Amino acid sequence: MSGNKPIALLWFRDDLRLADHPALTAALAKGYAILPVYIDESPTPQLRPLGAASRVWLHHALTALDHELKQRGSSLLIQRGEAQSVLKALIKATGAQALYWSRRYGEQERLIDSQIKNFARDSGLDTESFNAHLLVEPWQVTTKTGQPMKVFTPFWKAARALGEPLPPLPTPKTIPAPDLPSKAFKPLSIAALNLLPTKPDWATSMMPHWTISESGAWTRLTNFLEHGLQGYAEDRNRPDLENVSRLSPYLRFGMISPRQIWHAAVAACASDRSQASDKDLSSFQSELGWREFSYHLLYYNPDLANQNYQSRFNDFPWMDHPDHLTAWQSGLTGYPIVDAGMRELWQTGFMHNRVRMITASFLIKHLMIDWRQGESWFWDTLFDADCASNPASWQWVAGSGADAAPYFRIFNPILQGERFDPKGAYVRHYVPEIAALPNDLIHKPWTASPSTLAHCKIKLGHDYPLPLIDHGEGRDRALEAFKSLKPPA
DNA sequence: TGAAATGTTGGGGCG
DNA sequence: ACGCCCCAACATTTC
Repeated sequence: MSGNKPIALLWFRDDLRLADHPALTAALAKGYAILPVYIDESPTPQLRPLGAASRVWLHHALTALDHELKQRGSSLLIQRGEAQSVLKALIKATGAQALYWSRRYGEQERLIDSQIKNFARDSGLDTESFNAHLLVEPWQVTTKTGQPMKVFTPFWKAARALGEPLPPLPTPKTIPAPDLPSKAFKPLSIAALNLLPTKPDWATSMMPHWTISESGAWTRLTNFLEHGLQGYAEDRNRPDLENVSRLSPYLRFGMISPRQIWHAAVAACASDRSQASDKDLSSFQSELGWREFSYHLLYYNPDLANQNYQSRFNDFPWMDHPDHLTAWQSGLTGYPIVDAGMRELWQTGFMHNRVRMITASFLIKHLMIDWRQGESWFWDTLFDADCASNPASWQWVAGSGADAAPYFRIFNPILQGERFDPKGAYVRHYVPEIAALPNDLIHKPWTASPSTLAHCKIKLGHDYPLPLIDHGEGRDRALEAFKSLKPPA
């Protein structure tokens, strides 16, 4: 306990780590005792509710953060309610003199934060916000005329021209806790937030794939840099290999920072033992760049998850076909690479990026279902469901986004499968009912001869569905519909 | 961070 | 030997 120290509330949000935490570091440097608090803001109606997968991740991330805090003489206070009233009550109850947090970039979140900053400053509190989430703030990059950037490549070039990201801050060794009367406030347990599913408990089977803690993020990062970075430029597209970092859920919840990743990757590439090329490094860095670009887009287009970035898509004739949507969600479209991806998502809370593009393209172009339906499903089921990356990427595939894929770029799910899962290992893992098919048929089982199917003991339409829609027909239909759009402004 | 249709080229088979 | 055709292989254009 630190009885004489003034108290700083450290409001944790999407920054559930202790290393490279500018707000925490600054509060400690000023000599505050720290009261770390997490507020479940679900009673705030204007905020988008977390998806089911995100809630599960959050449960474990809060548990891990609390554990790390306890090892340093502190602990996480859990509260629920509207952030402003919760914080007001806490300040009154504790006599806190400071309020620190890391910035967030959603419109409603920024509105809430700025109101809180105003009241806190009016109340004489030392109130500061910090960048813990991004390499560059969205407003740091503009065109020559001061406009938001609309194209990735110049955005990323301008962002990089701002200089190397700041070096990460160390983890504090100790975090002094305030000396407070035990009845100063009413803490909630993490369990009381009811973040975990009960019936059915679909989350348990996902857990073996993840270690949800700050050290778990670092284990994954170092493992990736050791084994996955070499060849990343090419092999990041291969869902059958292990060349992607899978850090996105940790980034989403701030269990690791992009600065930490950046500098660790640069250092790994420079080490004597590394076989990774400059191209591997820069292509990994540019994936971080797409995340930055997404936040830039979100910042200047707050309703990115609902409104077409290009309004010419507003009258697009999307199809309302619940059965098709359900088949897509369930991994029962009849296209193995699509179904494998949707099942990877359902089983692990994650999907390989190449396969995200293929499955999204299939929903949007072949089934002609509104990209928002897909965005919602990913929001609900991805551990890394991100307020910026998720809608920005869906709009990119739909062609309605900034710097988007042109409408005529329609993925052929057969060719994509054959190109990026050439031996069918990924498909066989997630679509075991067709695993017996030979490599040259694994991505197009409906072309197998009756004798082959019999030999493999597969009854199409029974053990595994026939294609929901013929690729050629779907392609032609999509081209026709997309052609009716006005050309880009 | 596409795919398919169309165009071009050049080697080999053949009369 | 020569021209012709076929068709991969590659390049270009179109959607």
